[in-house]
Amino acid sequence: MLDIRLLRADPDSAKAALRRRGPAEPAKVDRLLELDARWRELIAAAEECRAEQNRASKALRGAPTAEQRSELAALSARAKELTEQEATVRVEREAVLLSLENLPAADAADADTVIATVGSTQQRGRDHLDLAGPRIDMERGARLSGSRFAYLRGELVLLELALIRYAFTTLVGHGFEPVSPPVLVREEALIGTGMLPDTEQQLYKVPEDDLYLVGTSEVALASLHRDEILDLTDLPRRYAGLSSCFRREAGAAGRDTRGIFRVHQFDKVEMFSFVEPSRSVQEHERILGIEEQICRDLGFSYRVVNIAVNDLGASAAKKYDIEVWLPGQGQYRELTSCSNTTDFQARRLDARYRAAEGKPAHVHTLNGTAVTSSRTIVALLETGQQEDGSVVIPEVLVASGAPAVLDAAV
RNA sequence: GGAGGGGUGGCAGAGCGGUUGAAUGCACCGGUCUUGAAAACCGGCAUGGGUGUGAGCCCAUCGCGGGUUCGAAUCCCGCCCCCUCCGCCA
Repeated sequence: MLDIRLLRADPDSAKAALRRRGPAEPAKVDRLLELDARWRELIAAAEECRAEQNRASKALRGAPTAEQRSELAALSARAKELTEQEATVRVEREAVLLSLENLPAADAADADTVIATVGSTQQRGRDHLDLAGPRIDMERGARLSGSRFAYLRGELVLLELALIRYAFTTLVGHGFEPVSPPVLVREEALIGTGMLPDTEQQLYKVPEDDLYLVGTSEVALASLHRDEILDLTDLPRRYAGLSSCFRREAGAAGRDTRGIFRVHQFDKVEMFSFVEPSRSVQEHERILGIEEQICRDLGFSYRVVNIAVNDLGASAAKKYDIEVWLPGQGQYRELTSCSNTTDFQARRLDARYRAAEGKPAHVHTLNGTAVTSSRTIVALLETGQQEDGSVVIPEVLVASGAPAVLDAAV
């Protein structure tokens, strides 16, 4: 959610920033300010009426006379009417405010821009499904749950556990507190993170209980400090969440149908930071740095992409993706992603901190992927593959309990 | 799932239809006193919104949303959450 005060004070800058997201966006600002102006008139009138009512009510002691009573009743009725009008406009105003996407950062890219490349793109080979063989069981996964569901089996499960273990060891070293959150959440949590109304079609719903399955633990982690005011000394707060993630992949039919590159359910370790506003830019770089470190630890060739403004999603002001070189596909593919959502989520969640001076202010929030049981494993298989079809596993994972080598599939 | 009890300021805890945004205590921040500290005493100490250059003024908020009433923290209804007991269960 954007800061209405900012929009009032300088609508043109906001409109210019939003225009980068799409031609229709700036008009929403005008619409909002129009509603806001009307709302302010109505709230002032309603409050004045209530003030009058309060004055009259306080002036008397005990029960009013019949005459007083009818005067008070008239005031009360008028206040109620004005409040109803005010509420109608307020609801509309809030809906528009909620529909506005975050202002892109000045240095968010106009078009996807590669800002760093590490490793080579020479490697070619088999794809992850070939290499995994029966250790990725798509057929039975589909029989159980439908397409895009897979069983991981045997050594791949140990590999996943090692990957998670390695990720937590790394992140704890960087000051992140491990969290294992609920994955079924209320609608508010999704509105709070900007997933709703933005990515509705991507979410699984459980209407019977009015809950949603999260698409990422970002949702649960962001809500950790919902409606809270943190002390300045509490910041930064960094969390590493482990959770299953659920995505409907509606509209992706036919895309990436082979293997576990794009599945409806996977596990992920996610980073999430709450920071002072002045620190979010450097925190974003820090999170990107950790993602890069993980890629290097795992022996990946990758590149870092500054994501185009029109591809940011509602809540991000700026986003980096890391694309990993997949020898089986002969191309770079998205592996991780990290976003600076500035105060956009914090405002929706009402997550604040108490600055040294002045009023509580909204924090900034950021998120980034550490590892996943889908794409990270795909990359490990394809990158570590040998001539004979066996796969060498990186030392850091072996140290966390992974097999040193996965035998060639039979 | 069934039966009870309960949600009040950072915490504890009064109030249960009329200057109650809310007693009191603790915590916290100033000040007096003290060589310093403690104690004692004095003062301050919620959040959001509207309005104003500003001091300020006004409105709202006692889990959330409705309702009754001239007036609700207090009465009624719905929802959420917590606790106790029973049942069920990984």
